[in-house]
Amino acid sequence: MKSQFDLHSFLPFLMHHASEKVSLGFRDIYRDRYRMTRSEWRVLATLGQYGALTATEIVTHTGLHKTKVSRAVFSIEKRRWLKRRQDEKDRRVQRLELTAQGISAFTSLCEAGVAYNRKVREFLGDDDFARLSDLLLKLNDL
Amino acid sequence: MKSQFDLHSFLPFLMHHASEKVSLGFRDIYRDRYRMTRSEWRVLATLGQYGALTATEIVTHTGLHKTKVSRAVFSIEKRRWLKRRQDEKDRRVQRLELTAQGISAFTSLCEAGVAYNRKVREFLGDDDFARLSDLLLKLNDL
DNA sequence: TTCATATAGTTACATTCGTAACTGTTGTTT
DNA sequence: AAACAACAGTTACGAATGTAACTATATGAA
Repeated sequence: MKSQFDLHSFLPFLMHHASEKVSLGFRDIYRDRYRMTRSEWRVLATLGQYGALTATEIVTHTGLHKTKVSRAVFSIEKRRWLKRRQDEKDRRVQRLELTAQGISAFTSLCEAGVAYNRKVREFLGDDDFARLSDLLLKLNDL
Repeated sequence: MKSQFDLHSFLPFLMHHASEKVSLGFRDIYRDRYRMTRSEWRVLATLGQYGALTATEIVTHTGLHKTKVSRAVFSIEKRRWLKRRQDEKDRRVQRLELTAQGISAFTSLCEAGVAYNRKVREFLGDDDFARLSDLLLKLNDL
């Protein structure tokens, strides 16, 4: 089947290429501005958007591995961007919540995110952008 | 701009999610079958498809970082799946070419790749699959 | 020629990552 | 209650990664 195979029309290859392109473009922003990793940015964004969550809830929201979340939480805590609060009912669980500084960093990155998203949407055009988003969502159920 | 920001419609997030889903599905195959990393699979596939190439040419084809290529080539060489040949004109350059064993591994993974691609295409439907491929290609020029 | 610059590819080092094992707590079974 | 499984989250360790420095060769200019 070698002859049927073309690397450049192979979906995992195409997806990864495009994803790197799009992700790294935004990564430069949070990396240069705050020296954050992608995991950290994702945890920050999730907490910023949904308010107080447990680490496990962050895992289900982001799809990140729990060790990544654990490390990202630790690192964000070191910046004093979040505080932990023991759950009274279940002492295994910690409620994680952004501090004022954390919220402020999140807000600043949101602006950049909205601008970046707009840049990509203008590049693709509104229709293609919407189509792409739909298709990507659909792939989650693969 | 926090209110305008929705993580789940943020393109870098969507792309990365979908890409992981699609890439990891196929990664299981070459990982379980040959204990290969993604870089190694990509280098193998590139050499399989284009024949003898230099490391630098592989970099331009795949977009992989040159250290990744260097390490992947070394590792594939250890399996005796490729041989190096010094370029006579420029002794900095090495021509890389798959051995019979390398070609055979590539062929076997191609079959799996074609099958995997078909699975995804059937999931999305032919039209959406084609649309998605086009959109991903378009993003390369971002 | 000699010096500087550019290129192909590798290596060193520090960081990040994934897997698996671990700690501590809760829930369930007997 | 005692024993055991299930779960939240962390840590240890080896593998993979990115950046930068490096070796070796080629090219171009003075």
